[in-house]
Amino acid sequence: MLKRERQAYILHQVNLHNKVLSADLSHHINVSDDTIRRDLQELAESGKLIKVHGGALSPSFHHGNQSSREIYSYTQKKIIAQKAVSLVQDGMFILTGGGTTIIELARVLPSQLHATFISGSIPAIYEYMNHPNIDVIVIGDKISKNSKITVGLEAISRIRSLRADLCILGINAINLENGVSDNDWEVVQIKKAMIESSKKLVCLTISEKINSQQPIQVCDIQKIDTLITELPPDDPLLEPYIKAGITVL
Amino acid sequence: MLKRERQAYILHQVNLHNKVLSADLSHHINVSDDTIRRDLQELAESGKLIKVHGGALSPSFHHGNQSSREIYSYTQKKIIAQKAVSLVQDGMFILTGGGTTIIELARVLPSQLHATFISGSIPAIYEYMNHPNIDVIVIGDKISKNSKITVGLEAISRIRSLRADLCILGINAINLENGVSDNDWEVVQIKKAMIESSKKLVCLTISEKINSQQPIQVCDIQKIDTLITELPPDDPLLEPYIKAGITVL
DNA sequence: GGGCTACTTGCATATACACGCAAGTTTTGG
DNA sequence: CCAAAACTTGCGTGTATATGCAAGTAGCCC
Repeated sequence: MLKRERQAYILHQVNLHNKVLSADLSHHINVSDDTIRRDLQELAESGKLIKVHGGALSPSFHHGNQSSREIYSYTQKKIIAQKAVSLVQDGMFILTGGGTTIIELARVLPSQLHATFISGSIPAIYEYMNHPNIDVIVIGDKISKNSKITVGLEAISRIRSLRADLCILGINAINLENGVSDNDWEVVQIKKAMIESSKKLVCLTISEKINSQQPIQVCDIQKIDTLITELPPDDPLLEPYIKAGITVL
Repeated sequence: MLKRERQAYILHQVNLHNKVLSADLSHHINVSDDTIRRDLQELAESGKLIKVHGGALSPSFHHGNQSSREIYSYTQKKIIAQKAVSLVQDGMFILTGGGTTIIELARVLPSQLHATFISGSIPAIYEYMNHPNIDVIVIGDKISKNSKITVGLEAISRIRSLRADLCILGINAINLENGVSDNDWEVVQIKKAMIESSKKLVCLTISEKINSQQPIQVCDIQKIDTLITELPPDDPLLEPYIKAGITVL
C-alpha cells in the first residue's frame, strides 16, 4: 500500500468516525505503529486531523473549544479596531467579512452609532446584534465551518444585489505585486463580491501579514482605499503602500 | 476511549447539565474515579469548568445568577429537546425556528448525526455550527433584535424555495380552537412560511403554554403532526390534542 | 465527633512515543 | 541503464504518558 493511499484511508476513517486509534490502523493496514504515527504526524501538521495520545481526532472535534479571550495578538487587533471605528459614520451601509479583527471592531462600535451592517459571518453578526442602534442584515447560504461565514452562489448573488458605502475586510495576506490574497476558495469568492458591491474598501490586518502572500488572489492593491494596521502610519513597512495611493491609518 | 475524547465528552456533559458528578462519569465512561478526577483537574486548570467536591460545574453557572424558576423551566426544556431528538434522522433536511427550546435541541443532537439544518435564528445557528457532522444553511435577511432571527420578505421567499423533511418550532401559545399563535407579526410570517415548506410539523412547548392564546395565529391545530412537551404523553392536559389527531411525545 | 465519601500522593504497569539506524524502495541524473 | 541520493519503512532502545490501585488525609453530613 502506498503512503498516499494509506494516508487517504486514514483521513477517510477519521472523517467517518471522528476518531481513530493508532493500534487499530496499524493492525488493519498491516504496517508498523511507527509508520502510522508518522502518517498521523504529517496529517496533523497539515491540519487535516488532530493527533492525540493513542490516535487522532477529527479537526471539527476541537473546533468549538477556542474561547474569545485567547485571540491571537489580541491587543494589536484591538488597536486596529479602534482605528477602523473612526471610518464608520451614522447612516452608513457597511459590508463586513469575518475573522477575529472584525469581531473586535464589532465590539468597539460606539453605542450611539446608527448604521446598517451586512455580513455572513455568524460570530460578527452575534456581536452586531447586541448593539442597540445597529441594523443587521444577514447574508444567507451554507455555512463554511472553517471560517464560520456563509459561502456559496446564493450568498454571492445577494451581495451583488447590494451597494454599500463601505466594505471592511480582515485580510490574511497582502503584498504590492499580488494585492490581497487568501487561502480559502469559497471565502475569496465572497470577499470579491463584497468588494465589487461597495464604494470603498477598508482592509484590516496585523503588520505580521504585510508583504506576505497566499495562493488565491482577492483583489489588486489599487482596489484598496484604506489600510489599517496596529503600526503608526509613518512606519517604514507601510511606506510602499502609501506610495501606491492607499490611505494608511 | 481516548483521553481527549473523554475530556470532550465531560465538557459536553458539563455544558449540557451545568454540573456533573465524578461518580456518574466514571460509571458511565467505565474508567476509574481517579482518571475522571485527573481529567476534571486538567479541564479546571484550563478554565473549561469549575471543580468542586464530588464533581464539577459549568464555568458560566458559577457567576451566572440564574433564578430557580429559570433553572426549573430549563430542565423542562431539556426533557423536550431529548424527546425531539428521536425524530431527527440521518440525511434529513430540517427547518427550525429560534427560541431557547430549539437551542436546547441543538445542544443535545448526537455528534454522529449527519443532517442539514436550516434556520434564521442566530443563536441556533451558533449551536448547529459546532456540531461536527451537521450542515448548516442560514436564512438571510434583516435581524429582528427581539427574537434574534432573520425576518422579512427575502427570508420568506428563501424559505418558500425549500422543501424540508421536518419543521421544528418552539411555540408560544397553543389551544384547540385557534391552534398555534404568537405575538410578533414578523416572526409569525416566517413560521408560516416554514410550515408550508415542510412535510411534517413538530411543535415544542413547555406545558405552561398549553391552552393559551396570543394575538396572531400561526397555524391551525390540524397542521401539527407532533407535539412535544415535558409531560408524559398520557397526561390529561394533552388528551384533547391526541383526540385531535396529533402525535404527542 | 463518627462515619461516609471524596481527595491526594506515591507507585506499578501497560501502552504510546521519539529517536537513531539499517534495509528496502523509489527517484534523479548522468 | 546504472549508481548516487532521497525517501520510506520497520525495529530496538530508552523515555513519556495514561491509568488503576493502595494507603493515608481531608471534607461533608448528620
